[in-house]
Amino acid sequence: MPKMVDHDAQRRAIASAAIDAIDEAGLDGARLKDVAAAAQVTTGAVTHYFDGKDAVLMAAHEEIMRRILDRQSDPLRGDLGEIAAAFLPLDDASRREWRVWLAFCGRAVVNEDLRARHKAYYRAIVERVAERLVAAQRHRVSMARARRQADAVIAAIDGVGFRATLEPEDWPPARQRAVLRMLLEPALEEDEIV
Amino acid sequence: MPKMVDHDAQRRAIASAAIDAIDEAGLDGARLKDVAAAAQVTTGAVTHYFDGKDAVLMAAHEEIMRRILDRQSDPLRGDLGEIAAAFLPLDDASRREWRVWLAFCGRAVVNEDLRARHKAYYRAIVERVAERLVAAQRHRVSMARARRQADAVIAAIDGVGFRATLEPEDWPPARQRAVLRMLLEPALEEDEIV
Amino acid sequence: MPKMVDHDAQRRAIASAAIDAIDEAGLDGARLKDVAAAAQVTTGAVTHYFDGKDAVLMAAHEEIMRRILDRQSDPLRGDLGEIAAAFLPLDDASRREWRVWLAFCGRAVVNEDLRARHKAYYRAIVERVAERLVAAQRHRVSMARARRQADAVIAAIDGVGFRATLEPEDWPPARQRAVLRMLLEPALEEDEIV
Amino acid sequence: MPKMVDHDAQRRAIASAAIDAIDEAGLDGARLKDVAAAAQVTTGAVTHYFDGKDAVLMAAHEEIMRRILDRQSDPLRGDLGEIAAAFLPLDDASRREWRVWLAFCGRAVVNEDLRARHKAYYRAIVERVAERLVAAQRHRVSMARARRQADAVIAAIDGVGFRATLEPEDWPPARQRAVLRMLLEPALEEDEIV
DNA sequence: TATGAATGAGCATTCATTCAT
DNA sequence: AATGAATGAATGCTCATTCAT
Repeated sequence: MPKMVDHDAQRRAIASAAIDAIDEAGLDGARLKDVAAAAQVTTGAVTHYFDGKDAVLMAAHEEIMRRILDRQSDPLRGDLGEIAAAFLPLDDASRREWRVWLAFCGRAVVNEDLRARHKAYYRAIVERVAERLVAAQRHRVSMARARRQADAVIAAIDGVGFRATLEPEDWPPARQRAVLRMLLEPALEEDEIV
Repeated sequence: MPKMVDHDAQRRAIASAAIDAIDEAGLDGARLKDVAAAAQVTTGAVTHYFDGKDAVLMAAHEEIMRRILDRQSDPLRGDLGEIAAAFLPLDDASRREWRVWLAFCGRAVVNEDLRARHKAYYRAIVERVAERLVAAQRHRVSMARARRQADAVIAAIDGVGFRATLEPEDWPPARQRAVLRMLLEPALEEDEIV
Repeated sequence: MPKMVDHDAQRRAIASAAIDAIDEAGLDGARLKDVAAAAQVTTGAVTHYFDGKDAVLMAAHEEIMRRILDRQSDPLRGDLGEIAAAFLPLDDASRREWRVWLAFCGRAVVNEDLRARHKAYYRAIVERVAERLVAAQRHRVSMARARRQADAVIAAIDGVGFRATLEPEDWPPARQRAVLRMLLEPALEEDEIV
Repeated sequence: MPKMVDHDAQRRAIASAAIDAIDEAGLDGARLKDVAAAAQVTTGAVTHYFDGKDAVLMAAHEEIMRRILDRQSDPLRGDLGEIAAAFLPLDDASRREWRVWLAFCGRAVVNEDLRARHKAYYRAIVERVAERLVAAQRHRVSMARARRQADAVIAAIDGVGFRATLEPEDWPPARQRAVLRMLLEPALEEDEIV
């Protein structure tokens, strides 16, 4: 019998290693060798589990998306401000996620496949936030309207998180929260959400 | 007698060509050969005007930043909504700018130099928007407060423009404006700006 | 108690699988993985029975040679034309043998070992054909002369088979036989063989 | 002005170097590095003139074909025996051509493109030999019949040359000529060619 | 000033081989 | 006996850079 290996676990481990490598050197700067080193295997092992560099990168993208979604697991707890804040780059882990995610966005611009995955990911985010908005508002609101509100909420988060990611030293959590609140509070209070 | 050449004009032409190449193939996919081809010169000519690929890319970044700032040249004309909208990717030209700019952001994540330039650029934007906000509000407002308002305005623009850039077919101008207005109108009307 | 396995049978099965893989992808294109897949085992099993890829290839060569020789098992039946024709690539099986054999010849050019085996194989063929020629001719003929006749017969077969192998669609059996007859009939009829 | 280089001459030089490398190490054993070294350039220079290894190999094939055809430039001089002999591997140069050509044949078995080129090459050879046969025979003979004769002549040459290439030490020129004559003399004398 | 030939380091990728189970 | 995970050397290829003209 051959050595028993959890194939999926290995793939996830390599994908995570790829995220580290990307955070270190960027999407293009990350060499397969770096990914392998971060996963403490050889390049041969990486290509044993993936078809090539592109496949590794896509797995890393998948993993990043999963992490970001998981970060906001309980959609009904806390007020909207807290929930929105859960998406912001407030600690080291989430800052890393934002950096890598931004790197992927930069490439998605010219990569059809990546753009499609990105879009699917946003669809899921919108759905989740919209559901939360429906649940949070006292008076009934249609999903259609909730989705439009979600677009606004997500845009605010992205705008703040984006800037905080590229100017981390100038955008501590307090500043991020303040700007986010400035944008969302008046917009949502009329619906009595906040 | 040597051929007379406008050195700066050539540099700008190459930087513009680089933008085209980046929009076509991405920041990493764009080869010096592609830049040269887009500028209708040879690679030798490119390296004649620039120290290397990095220098070309930095010039392209500079050019992109200049274009984006120029787009909002008269800070006193129009209401805030129109001014903010002037930054959004509403037509082909601005969409291209956003794409290339996003590509640079993706790399700025791991490029100290690029990040520094990015920061300087945002400082200029903030200043400009803050001045506009001071001028637009009836009652006197401090520049400090105006800058905080500007942070919010810029975050809203970035959040919307960012999404519209990666999902262009789903984010026509009307949808972008609607979400932007949703975020900015209530936030600013208490200050009687909009 | 260990699983009982016919060692030699497994080796032959793998050698046959190698022939299939070579016919599919060429001598260089055939990977050990392909050989293993064709034999419905894993690469580990292949290396269990053979010292390495070279050994597998040599076994395949041996097998191909054996098949070609076996094709003309009864040297006394039929006239020379029929016997010669038995070597030609007239059906799918023999065409496959020619293809793989030709692939080995292409490598024999730079492979001492392969060339030695090739030579030994031709010696056997010459002997067999020469014996047949001695038996077929009414008047007594020396083996020395018969061997020279055999050289001619074999050259004719090779020349025709070679071309038919590379242009299979243009060289149906009838054309092959016609050209072979054109070369051998006059040469041999003076010895009353044909 | 850039360094002036005869592009085609460089391509031919590299193709010739490739032939040397192939003769040395085989079609698969020949690395781009070897080709470059034989041409006294770097691998970069090779890929500057060719799209890749395959293109280099195809150019080498072209060159080999050209050399073989050129070897028999004047179709009207000498008797058929001499002309046929001109194709045989009688000296070092022609032996080398046969070796490399045989290597290509070994790969043509699984390479559609190579097989097509091979076929076109044989068509040219057949045409040339057929014309020679028409001219050599006293009584008029149709091109159709001459082509069939050419098939036989070429098969005889291939069969002899093929064997001589793989057993060079046992097949000196005299033996090659003897067997070729044995096959062609009786076949052609009835047409009063020889 | 401008060309484009040439370089060569760096990369992903392939694959025979090894070995723990 | 047989598996298949893992290795790592080998190689084709890309491309920024250099430089003779």
